[in-house]
Amino acid sequence: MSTPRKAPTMADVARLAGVSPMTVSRAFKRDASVSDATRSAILEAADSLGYVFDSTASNLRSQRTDFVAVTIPSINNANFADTVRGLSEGLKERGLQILLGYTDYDIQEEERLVEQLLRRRPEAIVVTGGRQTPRTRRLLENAGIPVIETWDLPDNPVGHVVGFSNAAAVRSMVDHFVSVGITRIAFIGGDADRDTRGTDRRAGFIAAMQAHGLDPDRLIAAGTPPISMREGADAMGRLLDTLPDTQAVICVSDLSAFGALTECQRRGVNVPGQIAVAGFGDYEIAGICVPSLTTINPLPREIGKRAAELILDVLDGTQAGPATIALEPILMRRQSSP
Amino acid sequence: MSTPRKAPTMADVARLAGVSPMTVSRAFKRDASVSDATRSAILEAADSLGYVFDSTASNLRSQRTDFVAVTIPSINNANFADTVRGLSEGLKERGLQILLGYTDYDIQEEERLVEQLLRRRPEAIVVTGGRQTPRTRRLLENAGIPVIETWDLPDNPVGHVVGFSNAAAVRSMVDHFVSVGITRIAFIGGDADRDTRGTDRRAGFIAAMQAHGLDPDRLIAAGTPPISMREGADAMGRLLDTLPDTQAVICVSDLSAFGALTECQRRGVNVPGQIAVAGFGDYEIAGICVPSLTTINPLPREIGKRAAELILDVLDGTQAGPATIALEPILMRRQSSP
DNA sequence: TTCGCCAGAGATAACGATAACAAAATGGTA
DNA sequence: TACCATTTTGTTATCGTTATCTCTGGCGAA
Repeated sequence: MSTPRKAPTMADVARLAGVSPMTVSRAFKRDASVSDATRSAILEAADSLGYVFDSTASNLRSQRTDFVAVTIPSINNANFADTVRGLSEGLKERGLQILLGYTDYDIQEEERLVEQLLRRRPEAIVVTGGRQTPRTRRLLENAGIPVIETWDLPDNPVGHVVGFSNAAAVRSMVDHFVSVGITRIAFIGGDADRDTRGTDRRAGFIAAMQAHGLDPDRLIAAGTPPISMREGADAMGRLLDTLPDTQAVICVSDLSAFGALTECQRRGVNVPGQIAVAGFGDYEIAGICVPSLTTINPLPREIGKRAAELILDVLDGTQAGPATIALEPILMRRQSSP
Repeated sequence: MSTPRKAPTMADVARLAGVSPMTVSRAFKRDASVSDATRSAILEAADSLGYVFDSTASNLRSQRTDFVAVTIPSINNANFADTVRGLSEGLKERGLQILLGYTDYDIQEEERLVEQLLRRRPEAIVVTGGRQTPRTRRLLENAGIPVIETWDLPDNPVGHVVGFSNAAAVRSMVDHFVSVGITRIAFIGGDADRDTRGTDRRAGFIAAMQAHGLDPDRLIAAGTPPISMREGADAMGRLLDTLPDTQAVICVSDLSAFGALTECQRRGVNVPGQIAVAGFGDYEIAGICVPSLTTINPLPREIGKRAAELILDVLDGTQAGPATIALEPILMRRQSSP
């Protein structure tokens, strides 16, 4: 089934096609000047030998890998997956491939990952950013390639930024509830600072409540981030048990919000009649569950798309200094809130 | 912010540490014989220079990349994400990194992808398998590395297999319904053969119905695979409109099944009282939605874990011939069915 | 004392493509 | 026909690490 003999190289193809290895190399590039006759002869020879281009050699000699390194907290998250898809589509046309790694929401793991990725000499690196270990930061600063932080607006960014303010996004939700007369608002989130974005959302909730002169203490800790649907449901149970006069609850993600919704269903608690529920992320489920879920769409696909464009501009030299692209998340009013 | 000067190499580190480049190389390996004093001096020198190991050169010279290529249909799918996580964890201890690509459920795209991945000279390749273009098959056969097909049990595998029978899994669901006296069963799936596993599930449904002497024609085409929650809901609407005497419906995935459930909620159709609903995948949502969803757990994490073990065994030479590991998906009886 | 063994370190060449430069072939024009 | 511009092809050296072989010094056993 497999071929034990050594894989053919360009030299083998060149010999068979009666040209020099350099011409074979050119034939495998797009725009290189090779006559049609020669190129097809070469491709035919390559095909008959079962030749597969070896990018390890190409990478070393040309000092280009056509990799863009991307770190995301979790592979199992539709929002980050959308960002990766946006990136991937934007980079594909230029022949750039994504080298993906996930940090499991752990900045120590992120440090290991970033170092591993940089060893592969990517053309650029995209991190789901905000906070990182000092060493990670140093690695990024000295990497000598474009660095893009996403999903956040860091105070002191390493390089470029394509993101949004998690705190401001949650504030807009609080403002919305207050504008319709709701004042007793709770927040369901993680019980640790592992997930920096989740932490920012909770901080945004507290700040917004205080800005309205409201009590920001209805905080339900739902477990180690990221919070699952089940943990969201459990947290909602505790909220209904301990603070039954709560009028609305904002959840750190749509998944926990959906879990919370199901707990209300199980208990016969009417949403939004007795309590309003809001999420974050605008996952597909938010639009289709019953009642549909009020949430915030942080434009994950757009983040990826803009990051890809930015990378291409920087690599082309079109983009000079560090850019910060701040996106405006969209409040999606649906049935789970008034 | 970035360093315009050329990145330091092992030679620079060697000079600063007062040793030969070869010794630096050894110091960066695990088991290589370097005295502790020398090693720490080298690492210190490397750190002070901001040296980052260059694997492009290492890859070429050592003919090893420590990549395992993995293709999945979609990055935005919790089942495949679980398989990737299982793979990733199993390979990490050996220093193998995953090079991930997705095919968008398109075998032409898969062909392009497989070729791109093979150019990077991975140590092994894992495909979400079953059917591929002739050229893809040829590329895999001649790649000279272990090939693992997953999520399927192909009739004529390229190499190794870690999967299950999609048809048999759906048959078990049909058998379950028949065993509780349900005979008018429908199937909601895609309207094209793009998704080979979805197609197998539909074929399994038809065969199982025929085996029981039942009518297999209650087939609802829900759109281009993969079917979304929304498309599942629309399909359920059509089913209720056109075949209102249907007693149960099996959906090609949990996502479409959940969409179908929500449509029942919207119409006030009782599940499972008026109609039973089943899905496929055992996504988290299946366990928590109301009513919870009867489904099939295909053990996605286990697939990844076993595939990783198999790869390590093959690379070690422990595993001789091509292996086929057939897993048994688990029928999860929940509230959406009797 | 001699020999063998081994840990620790160095010297050399090579992995397979391509950047950079050079030369030959081609085509159009004066 | 001669000449220049352009296209097409070839030659040489090299990217940064490491496989492989060699060498040195120290230590224990005979």
